[in-house]
Amino acid sequence: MELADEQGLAALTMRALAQRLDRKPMAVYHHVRGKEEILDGLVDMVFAQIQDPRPGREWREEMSARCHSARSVLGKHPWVIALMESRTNPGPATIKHHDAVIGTLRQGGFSVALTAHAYALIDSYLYGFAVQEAGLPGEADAVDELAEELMAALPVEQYPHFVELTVEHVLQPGYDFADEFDFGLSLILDGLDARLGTLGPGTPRKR
Amino acid sequence: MELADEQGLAALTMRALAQRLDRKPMAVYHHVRGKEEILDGLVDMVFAQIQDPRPGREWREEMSARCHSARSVLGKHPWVIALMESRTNPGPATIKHHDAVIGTLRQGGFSVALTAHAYALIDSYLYGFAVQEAGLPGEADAVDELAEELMAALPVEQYPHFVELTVEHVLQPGYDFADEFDFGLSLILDGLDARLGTLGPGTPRKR
DNA sequence: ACCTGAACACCGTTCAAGT
DNA sequence: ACCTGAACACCGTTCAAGT
Repeated sequence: MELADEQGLAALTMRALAQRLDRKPMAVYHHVRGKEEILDGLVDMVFAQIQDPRPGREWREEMSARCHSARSVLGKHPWVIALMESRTNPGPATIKHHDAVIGTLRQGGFSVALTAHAYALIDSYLYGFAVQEAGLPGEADAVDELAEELMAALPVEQYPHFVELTVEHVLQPGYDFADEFDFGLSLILDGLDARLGTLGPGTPRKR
Repeated sequence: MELADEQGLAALTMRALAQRLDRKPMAVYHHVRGKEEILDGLVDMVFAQIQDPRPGREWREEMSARCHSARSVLGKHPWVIALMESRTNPGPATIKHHDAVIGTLRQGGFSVALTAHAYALIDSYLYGFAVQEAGLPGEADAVDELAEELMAALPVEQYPHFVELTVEHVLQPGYDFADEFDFGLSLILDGLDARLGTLGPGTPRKR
């Protein structure tokens, strides 16, 4: 995880890992079946860092805190997104976390069907936001640089809306893409709250 | 693109590409600076396949159609998500598409700030949904198999909510994760529609 | 202009061998 | 139980050489 955080996923090779541990490459295989097992383990370690919501408490607060926690964790380990895309082997921390999220929604009054909807929606937003953030440079200054570089090379008259948004908004002093997160999260939680009243009336609502 | 679609991104090597083109590996370098340039080009080719929304038309219909088109395209080329995470070099088709989306929102009455919010939200949902779908097997039958395999190995009593959702919903005959897409998309577009009335009153609303 | 062979510095992993 | 060296079949890419 240190290797991936510091130098990217490509720098995490069996040989580099061994060197970090002051061992020869083949020593690693005595503790792990292969690289796939390491990658599966990494994903689970990341999920273990996300704050679990607490079933039984007010669902909106719990989910909001969980999503902010998840975003912060994914921001620290952006390489995990690329791993999730290809992994089908959830570890114990991953399943425990999923269980806590599902439980929080169910006990918040969500029907089984609405829970499935909500879960797909919330996590899609979370992962997708992480994808977009990962595609940006880490420093806010570097984003400005990148945007200016792009604008300089661009046939400006061909993309008027793109240019307007970039110049009049993204390149303005106070702008930070990370701030966009709250808008979307609030909108989603508001929408779920509204659907909670109208959908799945069979399930009693505990709040 | 054919190589990546058929056998995954890992199968797209310079050597395999050359073989597909009936050339020796080094011949490829006469047409392309390196592998990075190929990957940048692939991302742009995928964006080129997504239906651009038409600025000036009813924004909700345009965005809905655009999102369904994007989802279908991302479903055909799931490897593109892993590429987007690491690429900062948007191609012409990518910028053209972004411009069309931004233009459709702006002319639909969105202020610049609300457009930025909406864009981040919608695309996060799109990419994140694609990440989750990519992590699932292609065939619906295979999802059931995977879920059943997982359930068999799981300490069931430890994850009651996870088990409930899986057994009572996901493993039910008619369930297909792909169907979750419309729920989230509608919720998001509804929410944006509501914010359109209350936020950014400085910009006149053309509809 | 377009292609090639040989080579370099890397990968993950197998296998037989050491302590 | 834990580690190692040598080897194999791969990578992306440079460089000098061909037509």
